[in-house]
Amino acid sequence: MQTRPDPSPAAHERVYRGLRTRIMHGEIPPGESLTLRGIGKEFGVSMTPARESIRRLVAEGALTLSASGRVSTPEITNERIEELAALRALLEVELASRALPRAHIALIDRLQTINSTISDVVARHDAVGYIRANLEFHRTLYLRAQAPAMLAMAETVWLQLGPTMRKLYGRLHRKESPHFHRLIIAALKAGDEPGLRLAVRSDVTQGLRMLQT
Amino acid sequence: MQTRPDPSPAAHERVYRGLRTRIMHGEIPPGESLTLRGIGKEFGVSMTPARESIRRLVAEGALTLSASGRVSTPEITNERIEELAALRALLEVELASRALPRAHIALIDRLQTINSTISDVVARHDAVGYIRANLEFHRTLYLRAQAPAMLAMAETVWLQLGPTMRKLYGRLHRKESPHFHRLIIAALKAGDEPGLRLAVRSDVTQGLRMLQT
DNA sequence: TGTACCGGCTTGTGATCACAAACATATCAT
DNA sequence: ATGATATGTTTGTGATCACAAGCCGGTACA
Repeated sequence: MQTRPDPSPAAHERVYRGLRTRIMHGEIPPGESLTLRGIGKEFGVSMTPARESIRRLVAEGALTLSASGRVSTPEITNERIEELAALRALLEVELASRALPRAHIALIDRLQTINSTISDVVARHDAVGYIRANLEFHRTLYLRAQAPAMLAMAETVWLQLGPTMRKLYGRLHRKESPHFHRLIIAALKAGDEPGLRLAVRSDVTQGLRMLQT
Repeated sequence: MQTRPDPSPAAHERVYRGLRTRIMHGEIPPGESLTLRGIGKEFGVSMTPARESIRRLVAEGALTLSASGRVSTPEITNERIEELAALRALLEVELASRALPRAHIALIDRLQTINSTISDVVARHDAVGYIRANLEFHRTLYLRAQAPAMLAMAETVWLQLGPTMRKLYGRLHRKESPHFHRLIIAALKAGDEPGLRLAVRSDVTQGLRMLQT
């Protein structure tokens, strides 16, 4: 038995996962407001698990809580984008650097497969699919770093950027996307750490820079 | 009216803040287990707010949740300490670097005041007071960076290190503590960015390194 | 003496309810 | 017609309860 920790995940866990992936993949636009009863009805549970999952997501920065307790996806300012992009750069460069000595050929193959998936999805103009595949590319690489706390932190940043991601890849038409990914793979193959750091930093920074109005 | 967002903070907020500062200051040893009803009774509330604050703290990594839902302060492994120390180094070096151009003389004065407080507290062998003053030193500096998301992330790391901090400063007898703090202040005065980065990195890494068994 | 089983107790989970605050809409005075 | 006010509805908060799963005794059996 591989991974079967719990045959019936708790209700609040189901709600949490559902909302989290929806937010991270940019399926909810910024500024959208949610209600506990609405979430509960949607997932077929009462208010209690809905509230707990909301609390968790607020704690992770995926949702904001107004003074009166209303929850909504965050409207992101330019300063916040700059900060989050800087955080992505800091964390992901370090993660990639730690993954480098452990990057075997199987990993590189997997990354290339994901990369071709990205090309397909881009040709289909599927924004959500693009975001999902792009995150999978990064996560697959960083998993090799064997640094769970650091990876969790990077995922938190992705989560906070989720609602804006949608807007970003909506206005990105051209298919130049896997360019930096190819640089990353090349650096991995060559064992070139400075090149890898630069490629990751560029890939992370590039997209987010064009969001600043 | 300056800062008066809410005259009566919500119950779950009170419980959350109470537990959070207790954990961050190292007042709870690692491996301690908590119960919802116990927390509720201690803060004079029912299980509901206790559960919400627990969820939030678990989401931030301050508490761990066993498979059966039991909550406890995390037992920290050596790998985890290394990771968290690396995260502190990454984040806090960046924060200090961003604070540098905005560091006026008033800030430096304040840092020096906190530093003398640290000396007092160390002389008194007050572990919790030491941790609190030390964090205040860092937070005061990083507030100047004007990077709230980054600061929040750094505080999350402090939170995760909280229960082990206690153990660390328990076995640190000598009063050599504000040494790196003096280097930080000197670098701030001189406007020496590389020196500042090195000093912060050293200060952050030094203590945590001696925790690895 | 060691080990498995069985009962009672503790603990987390989720639903429901009462309540207060906030929001939206209609109403009225100017 | 415009603005403030009042009212009905929506929404989050917190307490309570029933329930199931886990934990920790003791006891009996090998």
